[in-house]
Amino acid sequence: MGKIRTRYAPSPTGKMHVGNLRSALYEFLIAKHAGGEFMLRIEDTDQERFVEGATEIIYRTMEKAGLAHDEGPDKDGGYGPYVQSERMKTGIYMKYAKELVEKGEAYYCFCDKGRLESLKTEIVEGKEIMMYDKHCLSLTKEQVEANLAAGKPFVIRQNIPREGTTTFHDELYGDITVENAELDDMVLIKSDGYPTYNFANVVDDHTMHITHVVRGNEYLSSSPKYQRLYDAFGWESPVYIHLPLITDEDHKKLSKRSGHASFEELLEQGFVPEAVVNFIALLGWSPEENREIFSLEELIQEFDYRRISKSPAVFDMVKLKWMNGEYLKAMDFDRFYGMAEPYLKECITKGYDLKKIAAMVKTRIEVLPDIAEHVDFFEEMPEYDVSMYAHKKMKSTPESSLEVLKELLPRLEGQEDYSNDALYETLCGYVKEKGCKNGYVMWPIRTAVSGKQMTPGGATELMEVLGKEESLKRIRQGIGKLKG
RNA sequence: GGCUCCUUGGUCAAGCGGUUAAGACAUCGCCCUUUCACGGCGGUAACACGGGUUCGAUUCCCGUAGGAGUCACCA
Repeated sequence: MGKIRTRYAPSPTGKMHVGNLRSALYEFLIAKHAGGEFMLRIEDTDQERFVEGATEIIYRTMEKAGLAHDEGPDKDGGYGPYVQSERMKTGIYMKYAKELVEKGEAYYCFCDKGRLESLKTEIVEGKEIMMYDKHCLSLTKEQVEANLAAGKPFVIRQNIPREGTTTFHDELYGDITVENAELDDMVLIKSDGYPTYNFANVVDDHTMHITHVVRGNEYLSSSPKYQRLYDAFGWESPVYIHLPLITDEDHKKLSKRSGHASFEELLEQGFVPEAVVNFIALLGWSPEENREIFSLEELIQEFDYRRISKSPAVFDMVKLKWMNGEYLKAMDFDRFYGMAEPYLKECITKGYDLKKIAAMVKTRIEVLPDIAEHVDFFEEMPEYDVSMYAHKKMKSTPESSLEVLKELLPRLEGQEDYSNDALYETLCGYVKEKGCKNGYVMWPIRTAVSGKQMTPGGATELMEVLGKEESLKRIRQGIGKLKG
């Protein structure tokens, strides 16, 4: 067997949600794992749904996710064009459709909307289904010619026999057989001359030498029709790999319509692209070894498509956040700072050392927006109640805190070096004299300078960042509060 | 409703005839700690149901139930 070639074939209709991205990822991994080629093809045969700028979103998303294609509209590999609307100009789809008409595997249909409408039957609560009745199949060659000559609008339909069955093979799901009577004579060429997705897809996959067709599970039920197309042409069918769906918490398919998070939105929300890619790789696939953190390179190495599961997976934001936190913790500081800086600047305008704050916060957050709630006290002392000085474990009470702060104040006033180490030494010296626990003095100080239950660092770390003046000011305030 | 697919804890999942049924997230408890977090340790929690096949079924087969997908001149 030659090189494996896979393709990601999105239609430019909007943002790419994680389900779309995962398809692209698996297609990429399957190809790369085997040293094959991964291609990008734009399926823009639906002029009505086309969204301006959507193609750019696709490029950006792929790029940010690290899924570099070997061939695509912007990277010719000899099988172009890679955009279906451009391919159509070459007449390729019409040519192949006519070939099927010649063979009796397809036929012209001149039925208008009204007649088609009358074929619909309501099956259950507003749901309608339509099965074409092969009305135009009985047209004679002369009638067809006459209609064509008269410029009557037409479509070309696939001709599927009413008898027998059709079987195709999926690598994951095995052989799937359906009754031909269940299969509708689907439209191959639309009245505007464009091919339908169904037809363009088959023609392109074949002419572009795609060996493995990897796509979402929602295509499973239409695959028999595609199989018939391959057979009708006498083409060897590709290896099919249908991917299990990714669903929301209600176990419903992710969709753009329902506003499910797109990849780019996730990045805007402060997720690390590698983390999202890692996470979705594990939605529907598991590695042989018991491990969860994988770089894209490692995924390529480990990805065996035979280990893709068959049942749908719920997209769990909570676990994504956890994984994102792992990436943040492991990230080198400069990159982290680059990502964190905008968030820090948003809540801190005073001239504190943002890098120090970033370092403190780095291991404590799961997503970047978490930063805000950790650092808001730097800008301004929050309101707090003196009861916060009480801490059972630290054996701290408002009264003991007042004493500690009062006794410590002169020493801190007399100290010039406000580095973490120097401050720590001062406080520990005091602890020794008192013969108490560390927390007994750290707790009141920390409370006084932050006014918060939760802070990204300990008492001395906070003071280092705040500086002498601000630290003392806050401690004096604390004393005042405790006295009052 | 027809057709197709799926069914291990709340979620992601390992398992591929014999296991004390892994692991991760979440959750709960304990420890550590300059609070919280991090980290460490531990707990709760699952094979949808009914028939077969077999010496033996989570694993194979058939039903039932449940869920999902699909049934367009959308992809």
